[in-house]
Order: sequence, then C-alpha cells, then structure tokens
Amino acid sequence: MTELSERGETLLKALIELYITDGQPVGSRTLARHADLNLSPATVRNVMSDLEELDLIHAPHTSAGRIPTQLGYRFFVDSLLTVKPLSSDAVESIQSRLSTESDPKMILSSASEMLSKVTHFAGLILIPGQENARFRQIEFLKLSSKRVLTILITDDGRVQNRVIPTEREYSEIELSQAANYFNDVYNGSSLAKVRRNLLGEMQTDSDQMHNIMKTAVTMAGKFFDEEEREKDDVVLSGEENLLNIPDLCQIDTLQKLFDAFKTKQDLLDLLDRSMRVNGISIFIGEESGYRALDDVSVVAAPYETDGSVVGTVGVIGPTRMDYEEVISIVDVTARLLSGAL
Amino acid sequence: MTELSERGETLLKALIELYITDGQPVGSRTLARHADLNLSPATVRNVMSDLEELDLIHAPHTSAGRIPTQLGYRFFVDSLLTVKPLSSDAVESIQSRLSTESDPKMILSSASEMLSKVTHFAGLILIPGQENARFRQIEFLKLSSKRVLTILITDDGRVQNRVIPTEREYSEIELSQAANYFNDVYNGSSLAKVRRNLLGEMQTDSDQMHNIMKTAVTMAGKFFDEEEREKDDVVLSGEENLLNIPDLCQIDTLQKLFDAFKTKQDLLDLLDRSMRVNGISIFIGEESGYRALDDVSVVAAPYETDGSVVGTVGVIGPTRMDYEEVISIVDVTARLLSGAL
DNA sequence: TCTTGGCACTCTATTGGGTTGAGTGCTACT
DNA sequence: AGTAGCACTCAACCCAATAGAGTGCCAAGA
Repeated sequence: MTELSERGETLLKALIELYITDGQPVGSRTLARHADLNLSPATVRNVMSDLEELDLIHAPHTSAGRIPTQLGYRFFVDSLLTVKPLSSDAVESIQSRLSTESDPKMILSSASEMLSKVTHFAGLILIPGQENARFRQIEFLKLSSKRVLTILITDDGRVQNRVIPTEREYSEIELSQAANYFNDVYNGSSLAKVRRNLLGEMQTDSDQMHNIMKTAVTMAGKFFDEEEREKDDVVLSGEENLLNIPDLCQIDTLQKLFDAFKTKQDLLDLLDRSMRVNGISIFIGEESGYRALDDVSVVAAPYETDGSVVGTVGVIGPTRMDYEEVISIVDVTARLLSGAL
Repeated sequence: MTELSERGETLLKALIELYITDGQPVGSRTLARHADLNLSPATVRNVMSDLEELDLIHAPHTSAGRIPTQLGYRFFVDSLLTVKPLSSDAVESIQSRLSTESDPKMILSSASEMLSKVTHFAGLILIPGQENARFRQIEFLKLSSKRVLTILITDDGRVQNRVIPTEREYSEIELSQAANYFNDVYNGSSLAKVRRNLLGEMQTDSDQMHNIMKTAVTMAGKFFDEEEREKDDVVLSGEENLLNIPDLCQIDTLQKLFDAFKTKQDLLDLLDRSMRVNGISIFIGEESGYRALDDVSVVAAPYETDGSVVGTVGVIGPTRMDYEEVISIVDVTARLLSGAL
C-alpha cells in the first residue's frame, strides 16, 4: 500500500479539518461519525492504520486519536484543500482596511497589521526593495568635521538616510556641488543603474575625474555600499497574537520565534524565496528550514506594482491553522494590495 | 507597632536579598542562618510577624516562607539598598559597548540593546524629542498631483519625512521656492521656535503674505501639526529576554506586556514622567499605574546632552530583580551616555 | 474481499489517601 | 527579650485505583 485510496483521502481531509478546529487527536469513532461515508469505526481504524503507514498521521500514544504529521498537512494543502473564496463581505472588509492609507509605505504596513488582526496570527510583509525605484535626489550634509549625513530620495517617496564617516573633512560647498553633480547625472535613473555605474566609476582611475565628481562618487559609493535587503524591509505585526495560541505555549519555542522576529533575517530570506515563486507559498513547520520556524507555518503571496512582483505578504501562525481560510485571506490581500499600489 | 526596628530592617533586607537571588519564599530558619544577627528562628519568626503586620512581606500560604510585598520592595529600594558601585571592569565593558557607534541615533539604540544584554531583561530608551534640536533644512518634493513629500533635517543629523496630502496641486517650482524661503528664515532656529512662529503665522490673515510664504507656511504647518512624542521615540530591545523569566511565565501577563510594547504609549508616558524627575526613577509593579506593567518593574535614569536632560534610559524586568545591580547599571549607562553625546 | 461487531489491551488523566517536609504561631521557660 | 518546644497547617509528592478513550486484531457476515 503505497498509494492512497479516494476513501483514504476523504478521511484524511476530514481528520485534518477536525483536528484544525478542535486541536484534539481525532479517534476513529469521531472520524466515522463526522465523515459522510457511513463507515463503522472499525473500518475507519483500518484506513487510519494505512494513513499512519504512509506517515500522513500519527498517534501521540497508543490509546489516543491521530493527528496529522507535517507530511499530512503538506498533502492536505497540496491536494485536498477546498479553496473557498472569501465572502464578499470579508473581501470588502479587507479592502476597506487597506484603503485607509494613501502613503504607499503606510499601505504596506497596514496590510501586515490587517492580516494579523483578521487571522489572529502574525502578519508580515516584505516591502519592495529599492532596486526598482528611480533615483530622485541625493543630499550630502555636513554634520561635523568627519561625519556626513547622506539622504537618498526615490520617486516612490521613500527617504533613506545614513551618517557616513569620512576620511578627510569636506566643506559644505564641496558636498553640495557633489550632490548637484550627482543629481544632474542620475536624475530618473533606476537605482540598479546608479549602483552599477557607481561600481564602475569607483574602479576607474580616479585621477581622470575632477574633484567634484570624485567627492560625489566617494560619498555615494559609501552610501550604496551597505545597501542590501535588510531588517527594515520586513514589517511584522501582531507578534503578540502568537503568545496566546495554545499550540505554541512552550516558552522556548516562543523564545526562538521572537529571537527570529528581532533579527528578521530568516523571515527575509523566506519571503524572498517565496517572491520568486509563482503564486502562494506555504511553508509547513520544518519545511522552511529555519529552526526558529519549526513549530509554525508561513503562508505568503507575492504582490505586484505595475505588473511586476515587488514583494510578499504573509501570515505566520501555528502549524495547526485553518489553511483554507488563511490562504484565501492572504491571496485576496495580495491581490488588493497589488491593486492599491 | 507602627515603626520598624533596626533589626526589622536588617532582616527585611536580608529576606529580600535572599528572595531576589533564589526566588523562593524565605522561611525563618533560612533567614536566621543567613542574617548575621545570631538570632534563633523563633525570634526571627516574631520579627517576621511584625513585618507582615506592616505589609512589607507576606506568606503565599500558611506553611510557606515569606516574600516581599510591593511595599516591601519599595521600602527596600528607598531605605535599605546598599548601592554598590559597579566594578570598573563592568563600567569599561559598558563604555566599550556604547562607543562602537558614532551616529547619535545609533548610540541611543545600542544603549538600549546593551542594557538588555547586560541585565538579561528588556532595555528601553526615550530618545530626545526634537524640540531641542535646531532647524537645518526642509524639502518639499512633489510625489503626485496632490501628495507632497516633506523632509525635515535637524542639526543633530536626524531626518524625518512624511507624505502630506494637499488640497490643491502645487508645482515643483512653487514647492522649491517655498522650501528655500523657509530654509532662509529659520536656518538655525530651534524647532520649538519654528513651531511657535508657524502657529502665529497660520493665524494671521493670510492675505498679508505673498504666495511663496503662504505655501511654505501651509506645508510646514501640516508637517509640524502632527509632531508629538510618538511611537518612534521609544526604542525597546531584548523584549524576548522577558519570555524566559520564570516570574513572568503566565501567558496573559506576557500578552499584556507585549501589547504595551507594540503601542509603546504607556512606556512613553512613563519614561516621560521619569524624565522630569531628578535622578533615577523606579516603578515597582503596580506603582506605575499601567495595567500592562503590573507584574514588572521599571528602572529608569535621565541622560543629558549639553547639560540639559533630553531623554531617559531604563530597564524593564520582573519585580523580583536585583535592584542594586540594575540601578547601578542604569545609572552608569545614563552617565556614560550623557558623556558620549 | 471488504466490512463489521466484539473483545482484550494499552495508555492517559484523574482521583483520593497517605506521607513528608517546610514553616508557622503559641506558650512556657530562662 | 530571647529561646526552645510543640502542635498545627499546608503544599508537594507518591502511589494505587479507576475511568475513559482509543487501538489492534480476529472472526463472522455480506
């Protein structure tokens, strides 16, 4: 028996649904009563035995019911799920919660927050990296003798600033000329291009450049140097919801999780991976590969602006979550978000 | 017996110290053995009875030892504490951890992080409000027809930006002229003054002003309008440390706490209060007045730049914390921080 | 061959009684 | 005042018994 009968699938589906709602191991009697197959508990037991053989369910101990394994959940979301579209009420509710903001960055973080409120789990969103954005303006401001405040403004209205320590002292005039030069040259270019050119110019013999240009390249080079996807690109909301999920009551599990929430690196990697995939990604328990996420599941969907994928929204909750519902919610959110941007 | 004998104080002190280190209710025998008073357990019992009468300690149940009450802790920190100065090693360690950064904002958040690492509790810091800062530059950038990105730069190197929806469309030229006007007028003024003047100008008959000025006042007015102490002014670190403190293992306690960590409003109020007080503030349990903080204590000390208090650093941990140590650490941190800025 | 009822078995969770140990409060003695 | 002694209380632990849920297997029936 390496294949799964249709009846097996039906029962597995029923079992998982029961377990998801109750959180209790499901026994043969309960399952028999609940599935519409008109089977006796004994028969159900036989089928359950098969399912256990296939590692789709397992019993925590001899005289308990069965609970889904990770593989079971995986099979469930892959093949058994009945994707029920959200009620239009729910969709509208999400829609309205999303459209309270007009500032794009606010829309994004409110999406994450909305997800956490609606699902009662944690919401998360990977906000668009800046590579797609276009250069608008850069400013170099002298703070003290060897510290320069650099401000980069992109046409999507985002502002990044960083204090850069310099080797020598620059005068205010030098800095403002350099900024002007830079603004003239790169106005409207994509940041990806700016970065590329900058890299090239930093390697060419600097004697060839006049001073202003040299200053501009040096300063901007330092600024772009550290630019990578980072902490701030992931917005998390409603982490505290996870505290009163009975499945996650173990302190050390939570500790691992919140540690990961602090650094966000793992989340970032995961969302980044799911951005490259078409459609919804679901990581169940250890599937994600990050220890901190061993006991939770992540449902994520990419969203777009102007027809190209720029980020991901998702939900992070217990492995025992109502996948059907969460998937719908995340899916709709991603769509509405794409529309709103 | 409404007064406390010297012996009572000694025993209370010993009891609290024992309880702080062990976390176990302290019985008469243990206390007798541990205090250097050469008293029999029976005598100690009598004294403990007095202490209980005064509501300084109480027994969780008949046949258990005693634990300090909130009042007991309060008396302890007010009168009994032997403030042991930190070892110079510890001071240097803190010093070195603080001086890895040069950017002021980074110094502040690293201070909070350092506190959480050193104490194994949560660190928090109220960063300087901007009222003290001096105006350096403002920029109005047109994002779309009725949305203007406003950027304010202060001379402490902080950059604030906000997208402002406008009633009518402004041209780029209008906006840049307005910014220039504003920059000329207020260059070097304190933000408090800027705000004051702005308020005045917004009330004078706007017919008296020429257009550029009107635009400037309108835009900046909207920007400064929303300016208040807010979420971002409190930086929290190491919240996750609180997860494995046995005293705080109750999920709903943690839930309340993390809820407060999200909004930060209560923390902000508390730190703001402690900023107005001279020296170190200690809020034990319910003393703070915020439900979320009922089960924790907060130790906070104000820090200064240029001789005037601008913010507060602190630690938030279980009521049963080593106050002597935490107080020293917070105190030193505040001092070193003042020095580093 | 598939399904089913029956039955013995296993394991958890709960209950209640008994015991232990820590600690108290009181009293009488020094 | 300080102390020793003693009776008392209470949580914590252990143990055995029990109830309940559920399983696995077998043999009979469709």
